[in-house]
Amino acid sequence: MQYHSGGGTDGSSASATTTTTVASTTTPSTPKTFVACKVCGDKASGYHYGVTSCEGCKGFFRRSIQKQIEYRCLRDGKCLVIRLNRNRCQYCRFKKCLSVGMSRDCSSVVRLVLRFGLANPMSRGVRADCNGNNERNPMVTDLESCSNTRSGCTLGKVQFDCSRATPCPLLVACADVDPPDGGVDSVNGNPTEP
Amino acid sequence: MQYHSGGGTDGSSASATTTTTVASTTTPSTPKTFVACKVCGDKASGYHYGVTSCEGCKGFFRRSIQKQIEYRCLRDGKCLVIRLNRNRCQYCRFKKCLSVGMSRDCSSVVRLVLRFGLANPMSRGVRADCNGNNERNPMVTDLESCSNTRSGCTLGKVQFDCSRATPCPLLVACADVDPPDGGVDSVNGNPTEP
DNA sequence: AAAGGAGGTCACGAGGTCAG
DNA sequence: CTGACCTCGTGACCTCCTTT
Ligand SMILES: [Zn+2]
Ligand SMILES: [Zn+2]
Ligand SMILES: [Zn+2]
Ligand SMILES: [Zn+2]
Repeated sequence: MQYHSGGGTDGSSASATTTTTVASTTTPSTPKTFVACKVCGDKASGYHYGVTSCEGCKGFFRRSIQKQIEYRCLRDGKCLVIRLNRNRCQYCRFKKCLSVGMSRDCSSVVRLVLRFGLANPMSRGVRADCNGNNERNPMVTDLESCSNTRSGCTLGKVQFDCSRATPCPLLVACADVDPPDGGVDSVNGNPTEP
Repeated sequence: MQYHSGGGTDGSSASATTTTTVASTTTPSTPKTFVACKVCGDKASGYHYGVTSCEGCKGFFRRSIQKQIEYRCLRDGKCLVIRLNRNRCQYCRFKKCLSVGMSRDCSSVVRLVLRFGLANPMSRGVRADCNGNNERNPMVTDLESCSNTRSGCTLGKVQFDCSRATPCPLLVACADVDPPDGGVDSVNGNPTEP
């Protein structure tokens, strides 16, 4: 997804003539080409860190994992994260990023596989993210070659270090994820705790 | 949290490579690049809290919303707020701040204006969202008539060259758009008194 | 070649500072 | 309290790289 635009259409407001299509059906929300960021609801710019997100949340998450800053909420840790106030609380924004499935080196497929195991339909379904929402996934084909052991995780050619000494950030991220629909948390004997 | 201001008002190259009409950005006999604060008329230093304003009004507004001070007018509540006497009545100054649209979360109003166009009510309606009411993201629709890129900004048919230009000529242009006086608050009767 | 995501860039503005 | 000045997080855009 790219939204460069570049100026093409001009007719400010009420663009004159053809196309337009207006809001079409009555649907009060999401007109058409609008894809919402899973973190704040702003317009998403693509698939970043495993989640459909906007440029802002993408950049914020990148910065957060680069320099390992420790955020802290000045309130109750339950701040609402929406476009208009997403910058109010970094702690809650980052928490939201993790909760929707953002992670550094893993695609959502990896996350799902690690969480549910290869055998779980949830993983194969690949069409769903941690919240059970449909989502396109580019790494479907690699699924078959994925393995997850206690010492490390491998997905295709990518290998992740999940040694106990340094828990894979991926697992940490998954730890906070709200139990997906079924609440299935079986996981395939995967070390989720320290 | 945001910071900086660097040379905010640097003016400099205001080259406006316009396409179609609107040759130079008007201002045939303007001192230079003086942009007035919408609250007091002093020289604005940027877009603060959703409004083109000066450092003084910016700081004043910040302080006002931080510690929720209750101001009170010693007169009739209709003091004129201009640079020379803006410190005479805090009540009326704050009231003016609100009336011109200052709000804590409106920093992105510019983007919306750029997206929807100055004439589109959507751009003005944004202020309603700042109170958390209309959380639904307004940045939908296909009114992509405006774009703002680093190399150039487009507003309707006018194109500005804002590459490395500080500040972006388009932002400066936006400054004079909103009717400086009454009417502004029409949208949602939003700005009330303190 | 085309697509698209990770990471870098840097103007911009929120919030802090502290003489005045 | 005020406001000129400062710091540095933010996000739209860019480049580079990997995958189709
Ligand atoms: Zn977002
Ligand atoms: Zn919070
Ligand atoms: Zn002012
Ligand atoms: Zn007064």
